[in-house]
Amino acid sequence: MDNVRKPARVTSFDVAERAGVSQSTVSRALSGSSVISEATRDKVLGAAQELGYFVDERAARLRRGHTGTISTVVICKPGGGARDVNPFSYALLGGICAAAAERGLEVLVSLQAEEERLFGHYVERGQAEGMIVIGTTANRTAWDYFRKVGENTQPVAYWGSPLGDLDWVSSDNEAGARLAAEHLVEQGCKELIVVGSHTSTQRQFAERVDAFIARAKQLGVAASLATIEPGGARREQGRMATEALLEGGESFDGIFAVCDALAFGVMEALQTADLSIPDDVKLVGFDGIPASELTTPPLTTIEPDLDQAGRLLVEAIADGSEESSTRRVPVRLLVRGSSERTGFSFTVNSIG
Amino acid sequence: MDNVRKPARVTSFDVAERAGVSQSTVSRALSGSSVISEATRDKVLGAAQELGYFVDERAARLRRGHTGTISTVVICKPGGGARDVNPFSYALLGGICAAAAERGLEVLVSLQAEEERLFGHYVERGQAEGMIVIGTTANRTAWDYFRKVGENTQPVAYWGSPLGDLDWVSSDNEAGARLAAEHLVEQGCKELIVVGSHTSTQRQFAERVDAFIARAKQLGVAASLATIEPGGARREQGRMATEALLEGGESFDGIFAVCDALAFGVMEALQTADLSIPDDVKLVGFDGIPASELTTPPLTTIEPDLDQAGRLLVEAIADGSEESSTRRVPVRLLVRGSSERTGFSFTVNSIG
DNA sequence: TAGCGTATTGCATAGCTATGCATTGCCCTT
DNA sequence: AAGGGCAATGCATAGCTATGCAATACGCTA
Repeated sequence: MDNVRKPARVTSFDVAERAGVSQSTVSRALSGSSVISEATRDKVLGAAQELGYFVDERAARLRRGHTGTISTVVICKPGGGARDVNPFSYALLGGICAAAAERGLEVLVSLQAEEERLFGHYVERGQAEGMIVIGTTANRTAWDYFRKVGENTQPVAYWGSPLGDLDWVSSDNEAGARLAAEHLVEQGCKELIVVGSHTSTQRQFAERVDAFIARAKQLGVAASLATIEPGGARREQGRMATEALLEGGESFDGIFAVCDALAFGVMEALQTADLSIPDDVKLVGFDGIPASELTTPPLTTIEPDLDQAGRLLVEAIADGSEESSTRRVPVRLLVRGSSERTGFSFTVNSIG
Repeated sequence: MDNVRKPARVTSFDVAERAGVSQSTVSRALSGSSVISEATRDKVLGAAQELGYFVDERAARLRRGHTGTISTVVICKPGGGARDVNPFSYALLGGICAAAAERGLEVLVSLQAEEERLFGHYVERGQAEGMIVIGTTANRTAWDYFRKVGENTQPVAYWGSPLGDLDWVSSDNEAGARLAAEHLVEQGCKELIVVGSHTSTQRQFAERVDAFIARAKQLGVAASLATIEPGGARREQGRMATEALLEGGESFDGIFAVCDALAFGVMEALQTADLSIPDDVKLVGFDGIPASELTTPPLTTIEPDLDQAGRLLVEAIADGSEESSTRRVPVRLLVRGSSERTGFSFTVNSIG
């Protein structure tokens, strides 16, 4: 009556009738309970098969009291839509989906920008066990919102380093930055630049900057920061920072860009200025997004293990670890043409 | 008793008690029913607020008989995991999420490869209204499976052109291929090559190939097909097809690659052979993935409107159009450095 | 004042499953 | 043969909401 197109769902009662048992027996047989005899189980399975029966997850979850679902929110830039999502976020999303599938969990995905009313109360509404929040850290409104959600005892796991004392997972920024420094020094660089920022809203970048400069100093090479304009980390900003650097007349022979998107802009600016990569300047990025392989020359970069990242994030929700857990995903150095010109590429893993 | 950490959910009965009304009044007030008086509605809203009440979607959906959710399955290559997903699929996923959000629908995402047991029965289990299937068409097993699902009266919408008479949405392949042909001819090309394939499992490619060759012929320019090796459309395959072309001694001055990933391989092979793009050979891709902007030179490509694509796919499920609907997403030509060297880039829209 | 229409609200139930507890039937022991 | 123990199954209910229908209250007309 509500809706004509519903073809009258087959229920466990129908299966029970057909198999000549009670509904509770059907439920137990199908869920693999060990108290059911083989003969009965076969009967039930047969009847279910014949009737095309499937458990109604809505009812099962209502009864069980849990959802078997994780909600993943990708925070977008306030203005931009789906088109504006960093490829890294998508890659990470892939890792999350894979990890969830491994554990038999479903993943609910939503892209969210500025609309406060869109920020879902998935957990409160019984749609998910918890939320994983990834995406740009530049959208302050969104992060503040989810921080509040997380503090209200909702299970929330973040990618990156938000403000506050919440569960979060990130790349091993320090190990990665050290690998970058070591590699550039090994390649003979004497004057290093790190393109990035050092603000509280982009703590991941700050970690990379600090570790890079420290390690370079340790190795006896000077390194200084070229700060990008605030608000996201896109190619545009890498380009502008590098142009400023060139105009400033600073001298350098190696650059570490704290993310690949920035590195693309650095590359653009250097090439526009007729500087050769890697002959005049060697360049290393961070994130290992697929596109990094496509530039000319291909970009040397630090690649986090995204499968592991997905697993840690899912774990943080599924296992509901009480102590605020902060975990680092191992990274590796992918050496490509932007930092050496032998045409021979290789990999260096971080420890752990 | 089942689980300790559940903090005793606030129900609509609690709100009712607090507001001094019945549970049904709470339900109606919260769902915006017009029969409720303003005064009562305010009372209820206030009580709900104070108690931190949220509707339990599991129960609501069980009662309503629908889910408000669309399941999106991204088909992966049998071997590869999340890391192997074409960036285009992710971009499309973004469009789907945006379109679903517009209509107040949730999106359940799963990456699926070979494991038959993983192919979810989301619809049968009452988890979703229908399924959107995207991803590689090279995974025959998966496509066959979902085709069967779709034929069994399940609402399934596909991206691309699967076998059988099912609902599907794709780029306007013919318009895009024509734009490519026209552009290359305008740029002065006299001998054209299209890198792609013409098999039944990659019907989208076949459409592009045919339309490109036909339009070129119409414009008085010869065009022939360089077939890639079967099984997916990755960079590798574009490279190999181009190498074969070069070894064969064929002469050409313009190439249309039926997808960007292939174009990247074409570019690689051409550059390895010391051919200049666009001076010696002009190159156009298809799909408009973000990475296409990063090559050197940047890749001219045909970009489908992904927001529109998402909307059409979601529409196919949400509106449950009875007639098997096949729809084309408009495309536009993004002119970049790989097809002309003025350093000036522009856009041409397809009609409609 | 009685009667009636309308605006609000409450009552009762369906939607489907999982599971605690009671029950049944059977075999084995003494 | 009687009693006890165990394996297998059934009964009854909770989980929370949305909604058809009944009931109430109120205002207005005659």
